[in-house]
Amino acid sequence: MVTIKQVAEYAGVSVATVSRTLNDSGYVGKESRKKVEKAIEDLGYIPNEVARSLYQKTSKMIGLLLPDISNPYFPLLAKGVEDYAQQNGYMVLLGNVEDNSDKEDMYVKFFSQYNISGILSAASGQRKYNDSVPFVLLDRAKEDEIYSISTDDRLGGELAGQAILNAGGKKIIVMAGPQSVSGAKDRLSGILAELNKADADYRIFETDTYQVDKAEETAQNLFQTFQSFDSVIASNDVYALAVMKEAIKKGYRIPEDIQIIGYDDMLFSRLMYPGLTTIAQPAYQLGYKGAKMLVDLIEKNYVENKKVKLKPKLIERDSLR
Amino acid sequence: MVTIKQVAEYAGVSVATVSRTLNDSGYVGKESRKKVEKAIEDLGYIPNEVARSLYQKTSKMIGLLLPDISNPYFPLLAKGVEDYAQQNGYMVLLGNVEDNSDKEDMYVKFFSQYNISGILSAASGQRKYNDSVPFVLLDRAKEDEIYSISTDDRLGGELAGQAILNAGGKKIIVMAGPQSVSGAKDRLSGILAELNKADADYRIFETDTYQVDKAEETAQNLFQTFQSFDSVIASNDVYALAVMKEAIKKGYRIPEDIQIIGYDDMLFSRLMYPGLTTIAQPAYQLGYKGAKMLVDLIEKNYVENKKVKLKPKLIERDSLR
DNA sequence: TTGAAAGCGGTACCAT
DNA sequence: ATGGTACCGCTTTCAA
Repeated sequence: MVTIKQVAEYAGVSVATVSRTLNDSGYVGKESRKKVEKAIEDLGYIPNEVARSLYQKTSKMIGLLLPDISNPYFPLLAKGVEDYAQQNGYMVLLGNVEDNSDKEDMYVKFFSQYNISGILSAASGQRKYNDSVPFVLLDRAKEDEIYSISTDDRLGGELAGQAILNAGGKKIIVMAGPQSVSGAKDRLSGILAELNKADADYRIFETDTYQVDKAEETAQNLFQTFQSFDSVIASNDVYALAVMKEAIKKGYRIPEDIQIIGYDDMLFSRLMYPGLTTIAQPAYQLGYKGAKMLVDLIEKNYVENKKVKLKPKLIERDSLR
Repeated sequence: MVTIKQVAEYAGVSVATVSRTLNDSGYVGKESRKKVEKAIEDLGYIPNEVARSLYQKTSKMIGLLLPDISNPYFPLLAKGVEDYAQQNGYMVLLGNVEDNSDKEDMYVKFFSQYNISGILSAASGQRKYNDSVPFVLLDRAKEDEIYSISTDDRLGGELAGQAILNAGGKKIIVMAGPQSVSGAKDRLSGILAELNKADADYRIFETDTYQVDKAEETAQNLFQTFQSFDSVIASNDVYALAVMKEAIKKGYRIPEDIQIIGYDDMLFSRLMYPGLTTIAQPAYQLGYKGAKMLVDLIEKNYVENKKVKLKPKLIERDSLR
């Protein structure tokens, strides 16, 4: 490993001069600069960020807290984050916290041990963050004074409700996601607002989790609980898929007998047959813009809004009449 | 931020003693230890890993290079890595390299700047790694003397071939993934070995990418290229899904008219209708064991095999007769 | 414009 | 058993 000292010696200047050259700070004579640049080139010098970080008490790393990478929604988020970070010279430290607040604490501690410069969290986040480090909530909004970026789930709910109504839904099952998640709550209220406005006939089916491995069981449950219905508003695409499977298995045609709308717009939603009509969440955008917001905070740039909401969008395919 | 010095003062001992207590190294008197522990407790001291890392020229961070997080296969890998890392006190630094070797180089450089202690890479990896840091190839094996952990794709291919044959495939389309990826090549040769042994009638359909957004187009292409066939061995589940969709759209019944087998076993493969019969890759295991291998390398534990291959497995569902 | 030197927060060697 | 201190690689102040 070549150090700044070696560069200095090779160039015949002091380490201070090398440092100044490196950071474009302070005065550096033309001659010196040239010599230093040559030395760096010749020696293949790469500055050690750890040393820099020790002195500066910060780093070019941001922490990303995710509830569950194996849920196909989050990698999209992560990709957005990663892209922005990478384009701006930041590294992403990953933390999979699984809605486990101990793990979350553990990671936050880890992060601080490594002088991380900011945290982006899509975790449930009951925890209180000491604002020692910039923090942006991703995908989950909260009431209090915290920076956040999320989807307008209320609008998403409205969109879903309208779509079902427009498609002539008469007897509607609405799957309500875990109400502890603010997004699920907002979405439900959006759905109900529309449904009530149209004085539609609906039933609420509570699903207390988004866990992917509960999807099949939940779908079966739904069919046991309700006997006759012609529409379902699923809590997300994975659950929609499970419901579709169960419906087809039971001999219903989609969308003729039962129509279904999902939420998220996952990769497979487009690829399945019939194609799933769904509300697309701008997951990648969310990650990208969240990262931007965080970096702006870190670099003390102006941040217009503490809370930004991105708009979901109806994607029409073939699961609605 | 509370430092070791403050702890030392509070406890009335020297920093050396605090450090020894922290690391259980060297002698520490019972009394001193107690005082130090109290000080740590009272002050809420958390050791700064950056300082430690600067001195030790290593860290508790490992780098993870992925070709594409948005491809649903990799998050599973990542989760395995993350779990093992987390259980053993390591953090993971994420790098999404998109089969772009410039990005890959950039990340490797980043990693070294942060004194990372090892690298796990699922990237295509044309690059030569200087073995300055432990390195394990994930999911992609290579000929040379490098540590790697991957699926036995040759076996996977054989399994797929056998399954199709057992299900009475007569006219078989085999989709050959990008042959630059060693896994795809092995898989193809496994498939062909079985097919040839049975003297089966097959055609090869080349797909030069795994890119998810090419799936639909590729499926349509396949149906244009071949007019009559009764079986498809898809290059992976995403592509299998796309082929199924196209088939159903064209009025074929699955598996009666056309049977399909996939590769990977993704979440949705189970949830779709009909359920996709596929070859499961132990993605999570791969990540987990890869991380274990890397950590063993880092900590200089005994590592039995430089190259380990995990066995894929046939998952029977409903897309085969 | 430049360099010497004092940190940053730890670790570990060497005395005592 | 304990403490003093040099050192890890870099930044920044201060004096020259």
